[in-house]
Amino acid sequence: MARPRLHSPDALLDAAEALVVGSGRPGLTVRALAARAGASNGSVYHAFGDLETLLASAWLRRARQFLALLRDAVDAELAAGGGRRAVQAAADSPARLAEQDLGAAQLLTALTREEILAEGVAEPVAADLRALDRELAGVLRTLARATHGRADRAAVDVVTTCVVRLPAALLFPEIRAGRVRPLTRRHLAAAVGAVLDTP
Amino acid sequence: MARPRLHSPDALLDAAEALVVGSGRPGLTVRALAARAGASNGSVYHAFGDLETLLASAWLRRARQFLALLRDAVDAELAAGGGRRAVQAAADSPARLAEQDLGAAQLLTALTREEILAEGVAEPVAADLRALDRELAGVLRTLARATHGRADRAAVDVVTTCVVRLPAALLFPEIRAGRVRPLTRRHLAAAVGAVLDTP
DNA sequence: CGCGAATTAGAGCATGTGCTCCACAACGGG
DNA sequence: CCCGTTGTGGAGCACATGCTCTAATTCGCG
Repeated sequence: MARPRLHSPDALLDAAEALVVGSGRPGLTVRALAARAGASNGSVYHAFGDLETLLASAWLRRARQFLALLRDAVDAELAAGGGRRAVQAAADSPARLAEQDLGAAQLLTALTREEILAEGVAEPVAADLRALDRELAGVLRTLARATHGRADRAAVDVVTTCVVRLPAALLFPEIRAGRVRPLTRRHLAAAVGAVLDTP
Repeated sequence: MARPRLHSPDALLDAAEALVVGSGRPGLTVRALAARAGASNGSVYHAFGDLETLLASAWLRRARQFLALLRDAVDAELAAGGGRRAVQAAADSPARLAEQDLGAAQLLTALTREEILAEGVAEPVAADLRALDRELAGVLRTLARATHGRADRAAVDVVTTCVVRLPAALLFPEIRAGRVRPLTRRHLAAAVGAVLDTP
């Protein structure tokens, strides 16, 4: 019925990922992307409409991968008993993602929220972004219930510190550098435990 | 001997600071800066040579302010006895800077290292940047000696986690939002204690 | 009252960016 | 074998940015 694709959308996302991991958001330009993927400007716009949407798609692909990993870890530990252990596992999951797919982890650590949630993201992708945000919020509420017995603002906030902010501080720099040291993971576990115990 | 300045360099730095705090590094453009300071393009370049150098100068001004605060806190706690308490105080000092000068703290949290250490920084300022880096490294070694009895790579690394990475994770988002909650400072203290105790 | 020096003003240049647009190529169905 | 559909290539546009350059301005000094 039509001409077959020469460049799959995933290949474009791969190229975008490599550029962003290498030089951050500023490294992702239409020309650099087209050159890296061996495609033309026209193909990029035909596939994704605009750059913001392409970037959001690249991020979304990896964020889904990460959330699946996170969910599995949380579910397993939750079934095995400890809410505390579940929070620990959740906090450690960026390190596990880095072990099994360093590129994915590096992309997620290379972008800030504002860089992804730019105004111009086209609608189907923007909706997926919001849905994924809600999914993560759900996991955080589950963990809050498991550790505090409630999921109010304060409890969720403590869990967010443990699962989002602390890993970002300790793990992300090492993920960007390409290697997460075991000592750092122990530091993280200790910090998470201490925050959970803070009255 | 000459025409007096209409816009002091400090006024330009103030304008740059406001722009960066408001919209990050991308918000700082020559035109936006000139408009905000009521100056002209020419004055900006006459005073600072180029934008990178101006940005580095703005950052340096606040970084010095911060380092002075940090040193005072560390020296006081060190004299009072505890190396442990000194690390706690050092970790908490971004919060104290935010209390006494929110704008300064917000500027320091609004920029990444790569944004400041761009290639183009002119030489006198670049040298100051390096000097300040060495000063901070010296403080970290002092703290390492006070807590571990030695200042090797491993000890300094633990202290760096406590004094740089943990505060960045817990305090910076709240500084950007404009308010640091007491609970967050307690979380930080707890996390620092836990990391110091990790074998 | 000139004169040199420091500062200002702002037009203008080169470059890099996202994006548009349209001619063209490759496929399957009639 | 043409034709509609889908994808490709790439020239080119509009715009924003950092920066340069020159003429004008305003001071102190002799």
